[in-house]
Amino acid sequence: MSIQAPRRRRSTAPGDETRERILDAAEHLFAERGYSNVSTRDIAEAARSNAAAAHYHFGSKEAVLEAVFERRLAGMNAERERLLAACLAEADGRPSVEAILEAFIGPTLRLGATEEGRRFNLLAGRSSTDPNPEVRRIVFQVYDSVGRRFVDAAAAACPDLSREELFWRIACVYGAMMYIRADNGRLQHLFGPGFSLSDGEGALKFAMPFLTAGLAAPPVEGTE
Amino acid sequence: MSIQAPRRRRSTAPGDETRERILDAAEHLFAERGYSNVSTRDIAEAARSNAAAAHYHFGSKEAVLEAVFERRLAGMNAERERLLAACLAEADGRPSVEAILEAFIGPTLRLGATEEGRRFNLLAGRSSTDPNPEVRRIVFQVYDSVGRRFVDAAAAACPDLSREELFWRIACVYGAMMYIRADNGRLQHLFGPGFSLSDGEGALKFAMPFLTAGLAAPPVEGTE
DNA sequence: ACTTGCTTCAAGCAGATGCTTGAGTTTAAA
DNA sequence: TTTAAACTCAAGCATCTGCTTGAAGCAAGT
Repeated sequence: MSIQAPRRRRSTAPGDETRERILDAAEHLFAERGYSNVSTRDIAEAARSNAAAAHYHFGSKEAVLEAVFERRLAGMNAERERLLAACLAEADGRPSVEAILEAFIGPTLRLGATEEGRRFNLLAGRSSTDPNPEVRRIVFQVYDSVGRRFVDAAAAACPDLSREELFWRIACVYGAMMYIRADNGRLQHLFGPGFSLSDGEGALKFAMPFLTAGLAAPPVEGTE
Repeated sequence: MSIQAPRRRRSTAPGDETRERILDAAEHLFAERGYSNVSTRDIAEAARSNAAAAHYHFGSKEAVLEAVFERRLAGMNAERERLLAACLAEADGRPSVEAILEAFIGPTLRLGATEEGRRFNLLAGRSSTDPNPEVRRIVFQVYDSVGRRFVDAAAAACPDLSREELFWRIACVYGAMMYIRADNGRLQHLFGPGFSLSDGEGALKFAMPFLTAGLAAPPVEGTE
């Protein structure tokens, strides 16, 4: 018997502020420590609130994570889908690899320009390989639609690739993108200070061309 | 006051078998659920042993994970370092991009040929973005030496790249490799059954050329 | 036989976990 | 000013957590 979604009814319900503070605190902590290493008490404390408040507003810890994702992604995923659709329409069904990569990856890498954007990227990157079933469920759900459109657009941009080769190339693109967002600090450790995966500009300038080159390379099959 | 390293003294101590069973069970469970979502009791049960046995043999849960990594990596990392050194020596200081990628990534992707290798790859991939400080500490430590040699070899293979551009390209290589190993099932979800990141052969055939093309592409800086 | 040291185990400790409860406070509409 | 809903909170429940304890089992060395 949990409360599902009370949401606002008055113009500015007092609870909205608490709700937002809980989301902020949860996003911060989940990004920093990972879903499984954060308790609802940690969130309550960071939000200067009570452990029961999160359950009142969201129903469960899992639902808090879901709300964190939805708050940041609802708008951005819609934009990405729009950009991808535009690529396909404009280019008469054969978009350029650059254009679709820019449409899919650009918006997320540009999040790195703000502090809270970097924090969400960290959360998203780390969640992408989180084995916790609750996290997986949310990640699958929240990226499903835009993911499908990206695969379709990539297939249209690379008509010479077999389905299998497309699968592997997209895996590389996804992997690079997620690793950059997750920024675990290991590469800084190897390269020394002055290099950071959280630098959105660097990612756009240097990682995008790498991925474009890889995705646009001639197919392996049939070239030998 | 924990026992550090009792190890064998008799030719075949009875405890060695328990020790191995604990490592097997821990590897299995850590890979499947992630370090934070596995308790020492879970491990003991899966190893048909007692919760205290793991602490007796290893000292802590963290040390169990460390032992799991070391068991699989001691040999393989030495081989990778040897292969990388050979690349540099043979080619007179200017190895090919293919050769160093094969030396660094090949051995890990070929692990995908066996069931237990796939399991370890899953663990390694997932651990690479695990925010838990204990996991991070171990991952950093266990890949530090081979990671440095790979960076050096890549720098030698790509002398035209600035340090910054090399940083970003290696990030993409790392990311792709880790994502493939971590195999969270999301791409299968998008592509349908019949495609799996755990297929080591596919990875070698299709992902390697992608990464080679990206790493060997002309530099961004100074080309415009 | 018997000491010795390695190994296993059931039981337990102190603290943390997700979530619930029931009593209270605040708010805006009636 | 009353009323009812929205909201907050301290306390508590049942369970799980990593780790420890002390007693027992075991195989070799004497």
